[in-house]
Amino acid sequence: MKKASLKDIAESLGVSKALVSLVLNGKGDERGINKQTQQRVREKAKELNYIPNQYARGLRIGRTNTIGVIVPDISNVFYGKLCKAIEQEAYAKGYNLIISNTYEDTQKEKKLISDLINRNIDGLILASSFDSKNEIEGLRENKFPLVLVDRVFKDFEVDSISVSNTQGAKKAVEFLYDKGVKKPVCFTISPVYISSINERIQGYLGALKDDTEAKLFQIPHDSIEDGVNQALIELKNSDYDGIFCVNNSIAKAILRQANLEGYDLEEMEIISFDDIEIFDIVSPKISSISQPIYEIGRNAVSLLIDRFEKQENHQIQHLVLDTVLIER
Amino acid sequence: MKKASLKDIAESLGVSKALVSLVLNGKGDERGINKQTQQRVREKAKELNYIPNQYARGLRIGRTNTIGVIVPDISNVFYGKLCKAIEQEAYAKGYNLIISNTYEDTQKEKKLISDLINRNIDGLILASSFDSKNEIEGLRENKFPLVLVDRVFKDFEVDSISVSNTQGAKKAVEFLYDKGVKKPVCFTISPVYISSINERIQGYLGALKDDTEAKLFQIPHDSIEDGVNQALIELKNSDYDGIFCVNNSIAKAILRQANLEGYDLEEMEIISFDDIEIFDIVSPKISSISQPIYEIGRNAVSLLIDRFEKQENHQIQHLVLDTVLIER
DNA sequence: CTGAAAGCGCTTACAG
DNA sequence: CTGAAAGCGCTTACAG
Repeated sequence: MKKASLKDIAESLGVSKALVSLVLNGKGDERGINKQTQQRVREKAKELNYIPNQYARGLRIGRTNTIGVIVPDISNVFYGKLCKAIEQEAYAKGYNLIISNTYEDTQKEKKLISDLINRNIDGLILASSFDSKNEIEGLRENKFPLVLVDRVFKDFEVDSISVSNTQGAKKAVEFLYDKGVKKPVCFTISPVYISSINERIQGYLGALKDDTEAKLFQIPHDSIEDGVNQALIELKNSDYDGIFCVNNSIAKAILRQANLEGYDLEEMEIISFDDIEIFDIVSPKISSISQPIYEIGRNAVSLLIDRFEKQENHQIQHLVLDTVLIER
Repeated sequence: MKKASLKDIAESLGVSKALVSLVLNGKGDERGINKQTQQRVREKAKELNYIPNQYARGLRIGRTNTIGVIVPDISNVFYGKLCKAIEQEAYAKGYNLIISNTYEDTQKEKKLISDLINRNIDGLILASSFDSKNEIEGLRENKFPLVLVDRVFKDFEVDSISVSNTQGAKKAVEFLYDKGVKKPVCFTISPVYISSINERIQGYLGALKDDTEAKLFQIPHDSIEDGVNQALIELKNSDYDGIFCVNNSIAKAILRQANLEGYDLEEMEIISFDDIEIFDIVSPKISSISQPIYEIGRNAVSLLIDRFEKQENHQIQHLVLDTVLIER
């Protein structure tokens, strides 16, 4: 198949490519091009099934109306929904998305970032696995349009959207105490330098009535089931009576392991960061700290587009959204 | 920020753009370019942080190493995992992905397809919501590289990968009978013309011992919870004693509604197409017909790339993979 | 061993 | 009201 080009339309109509381009980009009236000619151009374009080559256009214009999105793992419900929110907002504003996963692999993340920039994305929304802002300091220096979501860096002059993780974790632990829990334990996940995870741990520690009783299980992100199983075994013979999970993956693993191995968790009060649908239908009941996912996604796109449009006049923002306790 | 171009490297080294291009594309030795010169080029490229402009390259070469993926809804676990599988395989082979959701909106699907083609994707992996192959007949005629996944069309000469839905549904119903179910009902989802859904319904009907007792609840895809709730109410006062769900969304809704409304499903034997993790941890127990998601994704990418490479010599394939019954 | 030139398909000053 | 030309950044025959 040979795609029709501007030239094909121009030649078959006996006009110039420039005229065709103008008409098709809606600048016909503004440039005072004959209405009839405009009509003929549009008809011919339709007839030849003309589709503009966005790469030629991008090369010329320097913009591609494409936003890159990098998340740890889109098959994690949280990031799946986040991408959905981003996609809806982007689509409504005429932008396409290129979504990629890092699986917490920082080497892959580096490669993805340069790959995406190669592809001339206009900007990047990033939930980074990097342990420091240094990895992306270059982007900031080059003023590359970037918005950090979910995972942010301290003192980094780049747009960011996160939730009040420390507060949320505190709410969670206080909820456990309210429910009569005496000794709450925290299930966290590696890598712990991730800002969101780290803040939730701080929140847990800060909310403890007696911080000599702090107990953290650090589950490796790439062997959650095993890690959780080990932790549950240890827990069985202890007097810990409440669990705070730093994210939904951990909570799910606890449910599954308890089920598979037949651990009884009915005596255990459990609360998890991230509210996911299945918490409605499982037992034991799991309460949760719900994040405003759609707000995060929407704002990420808005900030990025504001940056495109306002250029130098864009004000860097650090949005921190509130979480909601969902009691079950 | 001004990105470095071939020209920048060439000028600062006093060589031609052509030479730089050759070296950077690994054709230096093949073309017998001085080793030292090659070294200098590579160093300068690194120093200037050179990133090739893929749009210029794509424009010139006519290929972009980008694959488009269109699915109904990436936040549905099945499609989330499918995209993950596709992404892993594509990434390993040096391709990028542009993923989009249709939310079963055929107008949006049309627009997405032309949008993606605008962007010069090399090929498309499509889980279509269209009710007929006519909508994409044009792609086939134009020999646009296309692979259908999950949802396919009869007598359509385009690569496709699906599972044996009819067989799978039969297995499911037979499982219900084996468990002592007398009258199994089928929860299906609109739009029912979707091949995978339709075949599962046919499988259900075909496996019934007494087809005068066929009972289908057709749940609208955009109000699943309500639809399921209505159906469950009707079911409460009936003698149906087994449920076959055509997909995981339905099964999840049944669990949630039963939980919220306090319906007792313990007497009910339930099986669902799609095996999702939460089935391990919910009650009542839900058995499932598991699809080989990773195989589907991997094969989709392989078929597409084979098509790129072999061009006219590529053999159209219709892969139909088997499902596995998971009993709980 | 290396360079000059053409051209991918588009948009945009510039000219008339 | 319309066209000719330049140029975005790249690759690839072609020439020497």
